Amino acid sequence: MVIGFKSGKYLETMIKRAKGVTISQVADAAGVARSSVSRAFTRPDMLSPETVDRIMKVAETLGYVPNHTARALSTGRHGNIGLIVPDIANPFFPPLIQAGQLEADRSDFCIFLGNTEESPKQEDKLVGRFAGQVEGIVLVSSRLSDERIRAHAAQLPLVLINRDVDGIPRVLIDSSSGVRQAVEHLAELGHRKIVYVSGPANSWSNKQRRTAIRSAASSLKVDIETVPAVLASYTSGRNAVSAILATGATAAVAFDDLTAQGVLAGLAEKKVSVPRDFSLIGCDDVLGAVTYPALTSVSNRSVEAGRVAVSLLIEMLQSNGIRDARYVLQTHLVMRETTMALGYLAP
Amino acid sequence: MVIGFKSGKYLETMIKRAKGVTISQVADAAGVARSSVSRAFTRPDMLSPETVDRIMKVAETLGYVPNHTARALSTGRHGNIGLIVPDIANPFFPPLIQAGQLEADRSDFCIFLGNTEESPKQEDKLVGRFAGQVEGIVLVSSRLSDERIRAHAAQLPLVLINRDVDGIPRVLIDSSSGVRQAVEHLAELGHRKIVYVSGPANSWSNKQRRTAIRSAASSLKVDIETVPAVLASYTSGRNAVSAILATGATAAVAFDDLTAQGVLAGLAEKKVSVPRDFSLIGCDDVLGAVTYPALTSVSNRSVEAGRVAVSLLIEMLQSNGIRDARYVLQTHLVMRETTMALGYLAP
DNA sequence: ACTTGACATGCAACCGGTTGCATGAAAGTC
DNA sequence: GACTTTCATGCAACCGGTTGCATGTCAAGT
Repeated sequence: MVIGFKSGKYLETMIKRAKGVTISQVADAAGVARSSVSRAFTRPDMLSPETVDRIMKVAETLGYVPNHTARALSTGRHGNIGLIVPDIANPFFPPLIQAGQLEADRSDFCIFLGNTEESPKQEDKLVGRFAGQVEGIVLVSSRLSDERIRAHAAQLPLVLINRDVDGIPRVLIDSSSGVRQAVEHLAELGHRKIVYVSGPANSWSNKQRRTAIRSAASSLKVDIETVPAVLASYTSGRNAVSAILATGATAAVAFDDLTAQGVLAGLAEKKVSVPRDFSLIGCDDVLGAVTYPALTSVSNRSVEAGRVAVSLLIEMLQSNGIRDARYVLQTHLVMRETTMALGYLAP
Repeated sequence: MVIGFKSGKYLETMIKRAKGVTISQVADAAGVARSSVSRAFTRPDMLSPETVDRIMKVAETLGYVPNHTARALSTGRHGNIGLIVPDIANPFFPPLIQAGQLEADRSDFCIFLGNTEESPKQEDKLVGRFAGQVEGIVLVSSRLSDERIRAHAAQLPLVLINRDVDGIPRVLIDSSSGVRQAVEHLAELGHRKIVYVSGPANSWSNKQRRTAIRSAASSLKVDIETVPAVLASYTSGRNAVSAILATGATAAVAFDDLTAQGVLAGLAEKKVSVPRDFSLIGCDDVLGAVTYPALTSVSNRSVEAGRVAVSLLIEMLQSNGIRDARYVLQTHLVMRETTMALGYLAP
């Protein structure tokens, strides 16, 4: 009996200690009820300052940390939010994720990250898996159908980035404003014929950009020719160079920075000097200034998008309201070193 | 009274429905005890097949989904693992994260992502915040001191990537093999003085690479000089160029590809032609062939590292054992276009 | 026919907090 | 000095599952 008592009791104690101090232990040690300990942490104003003080001291010495899971169970809020992106390896997303996380941090929320590999099925699965453990989800560039998105939104607070579904809070990056500026800029520099190096045919952004370019060009009396790059990638940009030069254009706007970087490399290979002989503008500004010469590009606002989306979600969670917000983020041209006036002669 | 009953009851029902079906509702509907429903989901072999069947059908029609939080509270396991990286925007990490997540997915674990912005303080804070809600953590390129890491490892299962702390399971990408090849390659090309452009001072990889370079150089009778880049970034690489050229070296190995890319741009700016006048090698091979000229680099194995680390962690969690594993992943030189024999004359 | 054991199921305690309500003491009012 | 109000604190139910043990049933063993 004695042996049983000893080993059993000691083991239990040790396991407890390893597993963490509970509210009851603090309560006992401080000579108060469990509820008082709870309140000392959540609503100290309900207790006398001395009691709060004493409890806090005891908690401190015992190394008590409130159990997140238990709290979540009784309150129904666990302070986590999900963030689902199609492809984390695409340089467009990391800054967005980073900004979202920073914003979440400010309100003590943790981020669950999901990567769908561009697959709607995987996206659906992730939302389901997250559903039980997050208070809300931010879907970035969702590949789901409108119906699925609506269905999920009925289950839990949802905010979309770069997806425009009526009635669901969303943050949209409008690249057309920046693209228009790009064309205007080139026109001012004297370029009369411009190539648009297009991206994936089924991309919403590609459509948006192409449309914006055409409309800007026609109002500025600039010639536009489209050269397809098939994929949004360095390689396809590089491969498109011959076709670009064949058009006789003196400048190009590429679907995205990666494509533009490929074009830049292709031009260098063909001894066409940028910006002296040819002007080039990218989109999304994901490369910063890392190319040489530094690439002029259209800003992407992904950082703001991440920040705004998360803060919008948190706001919804805290006010319990389902605001039908629709934030549109304008873009603009970021001038660097790949554009120059036509026919400019170095001194 | 009637009004109170109606509104109260209905509201409650609606809230319940919105909040999710509970195990009790399923139990009532199926005419069994709550425990049976629980077992139908967790240990169906304990119940008769017919009972399981009936419960499952009822659960299905009611749309019952087990509450993750409640389960976590009683079992102590919530099926989440944390993944903490210093800088998600650094292209080295996304593929690693992606691979880790894929691996976690296979065992139905969810990933909590943390970004420390290279700050040990933030890293500490994140580990603390995660601690309550994850079963284990993978720390990638931790900037914490050995003591802090040990302290955290005492609290919960921990796996390290690119950090070598005794007694703590770790996955190491051994860049020294690749770095040695890089130096050998440069030596063969006739370079007698090489600069190492170093990275973050408290980075394990940086130490490892510097050591490997020194040892390779001394055995090959090559001169080594170190120029600090402070941060692993394009900008610091670019800023380091003057110092690099001042050493009189004819080739450089940079801490990582980003730094190398900065150096490349800096050299171009100063009209130093790569590879004709200067040879350059990066590390981590994160840029593929996107620079011009395409950067010769040391392979990184980050995908394997992410996969192995997560699978190791999950294995630890499931077997409850704390294996002192130490996986080392070898690297090799990836030759591209930024190296050339010294004094080579173009035909 | 009676015991034995295997098996299916239910009961109730437990995980670690939160929270509405009750209680009792101190302070304020007339 | 009796009566209300205010405030700090405790009690106990609850969140939604899991799990050790008890109970009941039915078939096999003798």
